[in-house]
Amino acid sequence: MFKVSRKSEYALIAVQHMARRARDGVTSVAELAQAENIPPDILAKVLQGLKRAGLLTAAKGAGGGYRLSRPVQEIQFLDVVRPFEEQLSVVTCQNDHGGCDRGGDCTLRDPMKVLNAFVLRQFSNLTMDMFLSPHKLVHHARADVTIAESALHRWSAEADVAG
Amino acid sequence: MFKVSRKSEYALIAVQHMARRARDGVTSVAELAQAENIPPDILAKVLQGLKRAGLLTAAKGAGGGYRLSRPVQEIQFLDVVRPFEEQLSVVTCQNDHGGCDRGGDCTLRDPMKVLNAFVLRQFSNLTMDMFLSPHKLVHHARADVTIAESALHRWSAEADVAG
DNA sequence: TGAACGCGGACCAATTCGGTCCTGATTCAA
DNA sequence: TTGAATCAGGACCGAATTGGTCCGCGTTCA
Ligand code: SF4
Ligand code: SF4
Repeated sequence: MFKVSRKSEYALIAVQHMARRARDGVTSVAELAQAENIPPDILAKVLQGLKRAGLLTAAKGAGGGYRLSRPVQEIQFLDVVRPFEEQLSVVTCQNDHGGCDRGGDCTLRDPMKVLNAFVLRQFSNLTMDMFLSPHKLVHHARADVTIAESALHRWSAEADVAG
Repeated sequence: MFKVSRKSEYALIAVQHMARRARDGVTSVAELAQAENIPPDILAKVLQGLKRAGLLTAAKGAGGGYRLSRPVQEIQFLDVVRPFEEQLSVVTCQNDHGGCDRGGDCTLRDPMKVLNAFVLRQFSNLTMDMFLSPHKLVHHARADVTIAESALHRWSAEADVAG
């Protein structure tokens, strides 16, 4: 249930690559495809997707290519992946375009909503620089909060508000 | 990328249902299917799957049905879902049957491994009783550790060990 | 003895996914 | 000015997955 699509992987690799060869930045599809061993055609679409998402800027013509539009520390994991994942929710009813054919009396709806919110929140703190430098250490190693506890906490908070 | 399969949802609903009507426990497929508005045929398979996973016990014959084989607090979310999700990893190379056609020089492999381990660890603390009682509150609301920090911490720890 | 029930294989239609191909637009450089 | 390099993106394909149905079998209890 957690698996990212292949396109997402390509996207992550691409961002990784372009961040490393940060030199003065511009990288063509062909160049990247060969360097990272990715089918050029599909990589092209992936990069187009990233551009549409605002993560890359494109330069056409000879000598052109793509360039990261902002520093890698400011790019979230979810930003990179989102264009290639039809939905990021745990459950279809939690989606924007979000209908569920089943009747409205689903006992799973509420807990899943809480779970979904928590998961997304966790992931939203993942930035792409972590995929580059293992030594970029965070020393704030705090207590080992699990989804279980946090989810429960939030849920009960909501339940209190609701009555 | 997080979406659970429909079968998993049915499984979760089923466990929920059987835990609520804990009375003396036994519930037939037809009964459950009607009560929760689930196609009986497919629900049958779902329950079979849960039985194979050891979560349910079955009683054949007239008056038979399924019964939870252990208290709901001891059933993990992942236990319920696992039989219906072909892989629980973020990435295919991280799987048991786990080949990736791409060459062995994937720059995404290591960070994904860390991420995957963390996600699974988080989810392994989710038990099914949380899907029932919002008031089963945990007061240990500790610091707001994110995947980001913990993942980085573990990764760098591994990096230290590795050299 | 027969109805209620679990067991499980065969099958199906729709969707998704990874990937290829091909046809433009641009733009720079020779 | 020409043409190669490069992005842009639609059309298409085969394979796999998914959600679901159907049907026949074995078991067990009333
Ligand atoms: S309403 Fe229930 S069955 Fe439908 S998508 Fe939401 S959780 Fe799943
Ligand atoms: S090796 Fe790389 S491309 Fe292959 S599954 Fe693992 S992370 Fe993805």
